[in-house]
Amino acid sequence: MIKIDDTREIIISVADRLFSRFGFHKTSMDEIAKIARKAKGSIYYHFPSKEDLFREVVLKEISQLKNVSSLVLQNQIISSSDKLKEYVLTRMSVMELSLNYHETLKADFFEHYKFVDDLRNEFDAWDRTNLKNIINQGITDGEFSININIDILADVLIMILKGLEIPFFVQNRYKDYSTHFNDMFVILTRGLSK
Amino acid sequence: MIKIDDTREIIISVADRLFSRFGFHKTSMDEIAKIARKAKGSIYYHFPSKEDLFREVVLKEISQLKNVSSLVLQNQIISSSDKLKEYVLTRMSVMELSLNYHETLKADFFEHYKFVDDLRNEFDAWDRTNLKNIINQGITDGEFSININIDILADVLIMILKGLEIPFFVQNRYKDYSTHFNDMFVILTRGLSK
Amino acid sequence: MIKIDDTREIIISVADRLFSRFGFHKTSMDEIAKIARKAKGSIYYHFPSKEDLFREVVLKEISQLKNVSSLVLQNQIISSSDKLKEYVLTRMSVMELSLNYHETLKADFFEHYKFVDDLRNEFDAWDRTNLKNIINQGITDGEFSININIDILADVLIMILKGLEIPFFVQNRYKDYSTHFNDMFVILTRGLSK
Amino acid sequence: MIKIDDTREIIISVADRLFSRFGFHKTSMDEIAKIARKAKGSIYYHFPSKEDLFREVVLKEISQLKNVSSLVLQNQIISSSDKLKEYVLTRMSVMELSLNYHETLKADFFEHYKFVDDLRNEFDAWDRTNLKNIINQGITDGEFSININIDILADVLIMILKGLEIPFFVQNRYKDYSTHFNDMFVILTRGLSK
DNA sequence: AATGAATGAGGGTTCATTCAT
DNA sequence: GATGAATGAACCCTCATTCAT
Repeated sequence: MIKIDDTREIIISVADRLFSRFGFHKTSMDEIAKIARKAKGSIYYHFPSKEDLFREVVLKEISQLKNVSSLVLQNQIISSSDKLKEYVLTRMSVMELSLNYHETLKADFFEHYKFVDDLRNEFDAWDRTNLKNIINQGITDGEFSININIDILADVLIMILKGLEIPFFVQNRYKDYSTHFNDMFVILTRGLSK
Repeated sequence: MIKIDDTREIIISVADRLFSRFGFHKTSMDEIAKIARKAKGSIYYHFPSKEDLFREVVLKEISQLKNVSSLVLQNQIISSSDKLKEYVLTRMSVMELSLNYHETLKADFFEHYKFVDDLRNEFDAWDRTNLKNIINQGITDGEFSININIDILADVLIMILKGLEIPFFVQNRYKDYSTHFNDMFVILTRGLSK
Repeated sequence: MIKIDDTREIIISVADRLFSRFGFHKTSMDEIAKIARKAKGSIYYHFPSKEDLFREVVLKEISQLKNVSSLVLQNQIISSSDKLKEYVLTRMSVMELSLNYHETLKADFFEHYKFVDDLRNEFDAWDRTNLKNIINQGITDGEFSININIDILADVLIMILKGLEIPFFVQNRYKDYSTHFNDMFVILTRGLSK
Repeated sequence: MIKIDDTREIIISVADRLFSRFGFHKTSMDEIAKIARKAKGSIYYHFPSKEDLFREVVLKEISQLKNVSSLVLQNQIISSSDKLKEYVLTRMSVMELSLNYHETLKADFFEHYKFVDDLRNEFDAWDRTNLKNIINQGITDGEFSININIDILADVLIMILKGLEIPFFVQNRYKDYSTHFNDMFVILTRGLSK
């Protein structure tokens, strides 16, 4: 019975599908309207512009990304070493499904659409905080040695993870590469644990 | 005196500059023609389409990328360990200047322009062969231990390097990240040398 | 306590402000509704169309224009010569504040919105009658000579006054031109008084 | 045989007709294209924007306005008094045919299209110079007295003439008013000649 | 070998008006 | 009386490509 925001949801849903499939530029408002069986004007009633519609779609995905990742972070039982691995794996596998987040990874976006940049920077900061927290907790608990500068390790880890997002998700090599993922993790953290 | 292909070269040169500056999509044939002081029709006389013109431009850059990298590979004197590092550093620093290669890294290209995919795959294979050769030479020379599976290390190394191309070049973080680059190299190859 | 027509008045008031500030075309029903904190549908409940709403607003201003001018006309004491001058000056200065009347002066209105034409013609007739009355009264009182055809002078005077409305009010040159205004008056009525 | 600028001329001609008939806003590029039997893109090949096309059309008319008026100015035989009258009459009657110049008179233009303002200001300056020249020549020749401040008279004259442009041309009252025009001229210049 | 005029499909956006509730 | 979601026609503009000369 409750039909509030019905149209709005339909539009977001259709836009979600199309943006993730064809990308921001190749998806026209015309097509979204047509597939949603709504008038083009109706889209503009709910969303001020194409960019705003896209932002809405991405916001949803980032929100979900955070929610799932948070579950891992709250786990009090597992060791820091396992938590680090678990966090990264979860992060990557959930991200695989965030089709429109991939779109924001597309580089030519960064040049012209500040709002996307903002969204990503905010998420990146959140991500970085989590990783550093896990590592620092590991040190506090005496689980990680400090033969290696922890800050540097964190920075390198983040740099690599962010780098892998493109080949993994945008270039659809997640499956090809995921076999190497564990190995990489071993190599990177070798010497980390005492 | 010889002016054969003069027009052709002028067009490529202008296109090179514009594509690398504004990207493929934001560069219009109109603008190329105007700056090259040629008629738009002339471009189409020499190049069947905008894509073909772009391909030509990128081919040139990849060719140069290979040439410079080859110099390092041919060095017979330095150790495999140094050669590995040298190769990677050279590859990355030359690539920093390959502005149109960056353009091919932009994700939405891969979805729609097969030729770009082909170009990159061919270069990737060449790259992978070089890295594996260096590592294998290190083993043959008894310089590298085999505590770790060499194939896996090579794959992981390549995976990471390819991943870093986007943040380094497309997102212009080369300078930010290059400070971490040596650290990463140390972490990755820890335990590699005997 | 009495709140009848509350909504109606609010809408007119907001429309008045917006039309006079941004003009008829640049003011959208959306904006009127938003600022009036009413639903767009409510505006259409009270006014059949945007035009009708505008007409209502203008009617109000013309009514005021007449009221103020009437005060001068009723003055029985001053000479016809002074009354003529006073009437014209009052008319112009009150009109300066009739922001939406200015809007009707904008020419492209006349081509398409008959109601505006009607409003203006009705006001013009009223205006003309007043001017002729003053002049004729001056003749009757023996204050004005008849070296010049009175009807012609009245017509010319009206023609000029109407002509000045655009530069004065719509083009905002009231202040620039008002210095010349007295001079013009002297020149026009030279030879009028005995 | 010579077909250079054929299309361009056709477009200008059609635009001229439509702009002068329906006004700038009510004339769409679509309609111009359709009537000119050209693709919409073709219009944009020749003119960067709708505004530019309109400017071209108006420039033509102002140019013609100047040309015709110049003939009067060059007349060395008639008296300054006659020349003044002749100049004003010519100016007004030619202007009657400048349908798109009328369009620029429409007030809401001034708010947003600077180029129109520029065109008009330039023409106004030219016009003012001519009028002052004629009057000054009359003084030099001893034809005009100086019982009245000449500068003031010129300014008032210009103010009135510019004011009449709207009622005359935009509101199509040229014919209604032109009967009064001579009378106005007499009244204004009364006392001017010795 | 070169030109440049012409094309036409497509893109994002605006807005007065309608109507079921 | 009042609402606000929905409409759809219209608008200006872009650009890769074609083709007669």
